[in-house]
Amino acid sequence: MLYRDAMTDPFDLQDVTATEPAPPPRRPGDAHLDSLNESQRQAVEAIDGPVLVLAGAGTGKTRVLTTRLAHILMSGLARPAEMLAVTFTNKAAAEMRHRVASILNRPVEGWWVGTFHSTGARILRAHAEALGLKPNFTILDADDQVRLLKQLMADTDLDEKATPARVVSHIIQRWKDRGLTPQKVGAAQADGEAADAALELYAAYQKRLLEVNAVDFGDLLLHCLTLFSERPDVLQRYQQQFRYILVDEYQDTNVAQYLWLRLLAQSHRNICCVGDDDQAIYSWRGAEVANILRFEEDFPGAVVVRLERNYRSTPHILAAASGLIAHNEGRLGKTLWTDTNEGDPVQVIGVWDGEDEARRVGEEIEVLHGKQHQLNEIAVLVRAGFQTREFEERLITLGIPYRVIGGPRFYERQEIRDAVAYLRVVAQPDDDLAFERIVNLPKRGLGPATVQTIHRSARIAGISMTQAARSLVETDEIKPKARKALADLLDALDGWRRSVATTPHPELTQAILEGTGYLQMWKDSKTPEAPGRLDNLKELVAALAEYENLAAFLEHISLVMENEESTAQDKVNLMTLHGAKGLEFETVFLPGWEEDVFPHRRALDEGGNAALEEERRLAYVGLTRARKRAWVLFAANRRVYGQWQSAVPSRFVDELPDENVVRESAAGLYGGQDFSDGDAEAGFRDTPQPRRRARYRRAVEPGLDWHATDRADSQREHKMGERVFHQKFGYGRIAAIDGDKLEIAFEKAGVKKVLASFVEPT
DNA sequence: CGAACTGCATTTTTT
DNA sequence: ATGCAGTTCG
Repeated sequence: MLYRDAMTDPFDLQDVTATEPAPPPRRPGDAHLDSLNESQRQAVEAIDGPVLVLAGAGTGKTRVLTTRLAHILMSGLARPAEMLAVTFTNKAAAEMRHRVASILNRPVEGWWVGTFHSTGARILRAHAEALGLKPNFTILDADDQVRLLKQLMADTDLDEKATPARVVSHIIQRWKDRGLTPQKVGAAQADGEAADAALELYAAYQKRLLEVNAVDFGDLLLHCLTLFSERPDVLQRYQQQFRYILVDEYQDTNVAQYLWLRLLAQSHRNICCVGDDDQAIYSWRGAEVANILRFEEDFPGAVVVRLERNYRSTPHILAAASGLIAHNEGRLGKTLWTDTNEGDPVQVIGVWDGEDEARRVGEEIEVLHGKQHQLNEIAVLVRAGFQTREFEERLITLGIPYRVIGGPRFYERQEIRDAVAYLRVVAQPDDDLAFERIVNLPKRGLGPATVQTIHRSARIAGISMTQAARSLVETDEIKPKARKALADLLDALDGWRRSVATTPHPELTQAILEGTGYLQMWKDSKTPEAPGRLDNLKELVAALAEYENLAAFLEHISLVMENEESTAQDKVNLMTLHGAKGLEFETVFLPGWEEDVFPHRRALDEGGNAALEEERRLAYVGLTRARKRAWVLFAANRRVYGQWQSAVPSRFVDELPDENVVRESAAGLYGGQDFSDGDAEAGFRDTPQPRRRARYRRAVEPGLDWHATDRADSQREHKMGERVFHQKFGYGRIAAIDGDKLEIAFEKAGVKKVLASFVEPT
């Protein structure tokens, strides 16, 4: 993926622009400051106390950030271990590492650079016991979370149809984003049917996570908050350690992250947050623009530095973007300027329909390509993923190479997750979720009934499923066939566990994938995706070699979901506006600027004016990705869910300042009002009124004090000769006792070996 | 257990 | 319209 914002450096080209005559070299090591402009330099040199850097699009944010880090290190104000730099993505963290190292001309060891989540994980691993976890806890992804919730819901009388597990999972995540533990979620927060159900499940979910020694992404921060509040000594240790804290993309932080930062920064108060309120586009996943808007209140005496000189876009593009974003209220306000050549105005094009739009964009790309423009430097930025389809089709027809950025990630693919589950089971035998995923994959006759038996037995005895399975294969609880299959699986797993220490992990992985028949399963598969899946598995084995050992790989994989798109080939980039944040291109096409598409109707329905402003910021982000050329397109007709609908140009189109755009449209199409051209077939209906969707009905059921299902008494003493009842085999008397296993002479079924926990006294 | 069928939703996404 | 997921039937 392109991370141009970070990788190419506008200053390399432009720092001779006389704004600041480069002073003669002073102290050695200050050279890194010389190429900065006035405000950038201020941001770098304001080292003590809280600092907010408002970095407009294309103002050299990453450069300031990395120079600041290098500056602190070089001036000897802190040892690397005393610096904490947090980002949102691993890519940004890696970039930061890399660039600081290149400024310093040596790699930096021992500093804390990472994402919020990886940093949280690092802290939690060191203090897992304080939270009732083991240090090798597993980090669940969204898929695992939903799976776990489904299990919990199956155990309760909650209707999964009324409130699907994924909805519940989402609500719980939002609570975690706000730093709310189950105890802290008040009745007021749990508003609505789904939220009601979610609250009922939240505590049970957390409990279950502890039982399986796992955390989800939200927990990586939430548990830290709990840890910090329950163990002031631990908090103090980190507060003292982190002399300098630096935060990237501060406008994207959620409440939990904010609280986390505030706690950590309390002692030294040297926190520098970099962000741009105009580029806050992630409120829907818990980000709070308010965090950045409130910074000066939160950190009294804060220095605020504005980076307003734009090194990326032409004046026209910049002015168009600025004019648009000026329609938002509640901004901190920045005035971006540039002294580059005027360039072309933004092209605003009205077309007949989506097909026309794609055709038009395709034509322009052909023209640019003909003029030797790099396809890599061209991007089509859409509001929603499905919108790329029309452009793909067109580009295929034209034979123009393209790539779609933001597809499913490598580590999210089914086959990769399966393989990783195998590795988890081998490396961490108590990993129940991984065990469940692979126990019958490929099919080995261990169906839902068997799995349920293992599950039940494990929960009753309070042990892991692997352990429970071990006991069960000694008994008659499971049918002979399944029993054999299970025993074989357990044996095989044990075999691999023994060779973890001796066999190189890529080879071990290969052996596991072969030995379990997992590879064969895909080889036998006739689905069209099968060959690709096998390739991916090969790639996984190859990727493994880059890690020291299996454990290191597993730690990495849960946090790092990088999607290595080779950017080497010259291709047009198709992606969502969200996906384009932080990137830049010479030419940017922005199609689909129509009401209900962009701004998206759904966003408006749900979030009202705040959502509209966020959509506008998204438009701003889109425009400011462009260095030289920006095209805005809208169609008069659009097929929505298979139905043709007339479309009204986006209000954002009208908000672009006339001085900076050139408007062009097919006859009678532009203007947003006069769409009727007499063509009956295309008769435009009235603008559809945004239908206010009924929010979820509120189920007022006070006193619905509900708690997790009680579990059967786990340990009970059994005596020889005692008469007992077993679900499957009926009544019988205990003939022998062997630890947790009993031999029972059943009245009907004969003598069977069963688990003690499965029988009850009569 | 697999194939076919039905119903349903369909913005954005990182860790 | 379409695709996907969950369910049901053979």
